[in-house]
Amino acid sequence: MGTREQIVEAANRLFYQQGYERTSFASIAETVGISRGNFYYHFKTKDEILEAVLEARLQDTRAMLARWTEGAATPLKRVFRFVEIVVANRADIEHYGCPVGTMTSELAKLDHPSRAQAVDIFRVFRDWLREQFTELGHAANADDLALQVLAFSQGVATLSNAFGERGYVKREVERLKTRLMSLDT
Amino acid sequence: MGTREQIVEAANRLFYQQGYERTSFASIAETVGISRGNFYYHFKTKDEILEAVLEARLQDTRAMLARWTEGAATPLKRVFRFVEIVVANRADIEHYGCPVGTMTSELAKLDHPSRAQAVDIFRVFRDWLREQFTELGHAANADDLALQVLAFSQGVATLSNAFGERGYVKREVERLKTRLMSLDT
DNA sequence: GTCTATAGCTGGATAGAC
DNA sequence: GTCTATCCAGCTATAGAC
Repeated sequence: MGTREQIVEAANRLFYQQGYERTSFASIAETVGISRGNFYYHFKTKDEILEAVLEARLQDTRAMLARWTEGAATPLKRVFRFVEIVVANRADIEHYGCPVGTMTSELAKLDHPSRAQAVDIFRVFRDWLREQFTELGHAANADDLALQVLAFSQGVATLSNAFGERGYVKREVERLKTRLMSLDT
Repeated sequence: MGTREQIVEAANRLFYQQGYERTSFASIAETVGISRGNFYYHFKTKDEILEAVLEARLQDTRAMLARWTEGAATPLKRVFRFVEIVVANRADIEHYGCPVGTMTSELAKLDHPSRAQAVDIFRVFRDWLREQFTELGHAANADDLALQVLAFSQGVATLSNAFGERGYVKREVERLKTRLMSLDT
């Protein structure tokens, strides 16, 4: 893997675990195992790394959703697949929250130029969920349902991160799935 | 108002609007209108200011909930009062997110010693909501319901902050209130 | 492409005069 | 209680050798 990709990967993880503001060039360089000087050959400013990280996350998200679209047979199963992210990643979420939600929140407070790019990741999920609900026969309020599922995952992620209680995420996910099943006609 | 109180008030606002990590002593001192040197007469470290801010928020929260307990006639109306916070504060939330959620998330990433204190604010809301649902006759799952309402407000706050769409918060709040009304026997 | 060295700035924190 | 002056560490960013 090229140095540039290694930098993006390390920055991606550190931004998630420590936050963008907190993460320094030095710590990224140290993680990758290169000097700070070399760093600037690949990225001129910290904002450039952020852009690359957000771009990578966007691509990863699109790829993941494409796999889910192909892999799950019914739209309801696809929505379930989304909802179960918080279960699969619950260990990380307990420590660092949702990568998408915490990043958009931080960039909003910093009034950062890349804020819109971070929100785009939310938008990709929202569009994909809307499609699933449309296929499910709820075209009229598909976007509303998409936002509800997104809000659910954000709420659960925030509280799981705050309280760190065993079983909480799974319990809430099961309840939402039960509610969602009543949408299947 | 004493200088110390002014510092806490300014820090409280800046921590909310910019985040803890981003906010510098200089900016707090400038907001209050004192020198950096004077600052250290009142607080020895940045962590001490954070503790004072969190303590103030905790007191404010308790006081607000006590007013609501007295002011609203029924437990359902009290829960509504809570849910409507996101409507009343929607302008701030669009800009900076929920003060409680974003603070706990940031302190979690920073692995900050005061993280538990920030979570206590969530806990005060949770306990108060649980009491309301208990009074409402749902003692068996009062804590679950409290967490659901909390998660709702966090999810809506995060998405409102991300998308900034007019009408979104009000619409979601109305929907939750409708759902909650079915709990009233 | 990668390194060392270093500039220039801002952060938190201290000392001491008033 | 409030100020000015100052220290030192850490940060982003640059220059130039290899």
